[in-house]
Amino acid sequence: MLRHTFLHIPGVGPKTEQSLWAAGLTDWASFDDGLPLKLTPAKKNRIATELHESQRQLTAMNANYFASRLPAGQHWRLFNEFRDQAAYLDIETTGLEADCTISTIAVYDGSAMTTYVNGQNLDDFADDIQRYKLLVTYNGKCFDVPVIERVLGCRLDHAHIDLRYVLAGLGFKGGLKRCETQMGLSRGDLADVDGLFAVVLWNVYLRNNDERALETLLAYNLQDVINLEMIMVSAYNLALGRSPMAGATKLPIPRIPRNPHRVDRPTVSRYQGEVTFLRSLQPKW
DNA sequence: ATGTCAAGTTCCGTCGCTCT
DNA sequence: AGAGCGACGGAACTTGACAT
Repeated sequence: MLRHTFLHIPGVGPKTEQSLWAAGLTDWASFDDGLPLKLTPAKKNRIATELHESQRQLTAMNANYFASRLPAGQHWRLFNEFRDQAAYLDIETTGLEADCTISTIAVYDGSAMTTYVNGQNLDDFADDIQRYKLLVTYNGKCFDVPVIERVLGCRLDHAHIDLRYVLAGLGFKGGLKRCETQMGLSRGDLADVDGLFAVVLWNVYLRNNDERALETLLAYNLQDVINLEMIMVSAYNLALGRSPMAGATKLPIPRIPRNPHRVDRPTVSRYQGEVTFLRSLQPKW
């Protein structure tokens, strides 16, 4: 979809892009300043120059060039071109307070899955994530990335598709879990585990050295990133279908890989009451 | 060459959302 | 609590078409 995009060009907004598409100018290669467009020669010239630069940046696989020029709700357009270098990312923390710390991080790249645990291998994350050019998260621009940068003291200046804004643009709102339900994704054994439960599981692990709690937490954290790939592909196909490029090839829905971590249901049942109690104490901002 | 107008873009401030 | 963004409305600015 990136090669059909003109929105990243300064001076080109949604209206101009729509009118370019309507004139049959649907990709960079078909742009020809001899076309009968309602644009001045100066503007045609500027667009041609910008497209030449865009082609150069795409050849160099510079995802950030496009991410920084597109609004967050349109970052899905990068996905097909940079999918091979994408990491689906999610963190769990000790809460939402300004001084909270990270308990675990899960990363999935479409084949490899990695988890990072505070007190074990958390410090490996900062180096490992540099292997990727594109991050895919849900609300990661506001939460995951700022928290990682504060806690680990590193910079994550990757191109970043934050599905929160992409999904909102497609009409899916109300948080990740609700979006998953709306898109027909089921969580199975993890249906009643959420972010607050993850906080409790981490505390149980620390308090009792309970490996089942940690295992359940990792299962939850990893399932989030596994689902992110499915949601990303579905969102890409939906957004493409609503664009004038609706006839373009849709991406196949990826198969869901097996989660190597297992939910311990007795642990979930045991702490459900504690989570319900904590939820009742949660301030309504 | 100059003035006017419309359309499109950009910028600013405010508010609500979402994450654990 | 705090971050980044979209939505929204309003204002300023740019650009191009057209008339004088």
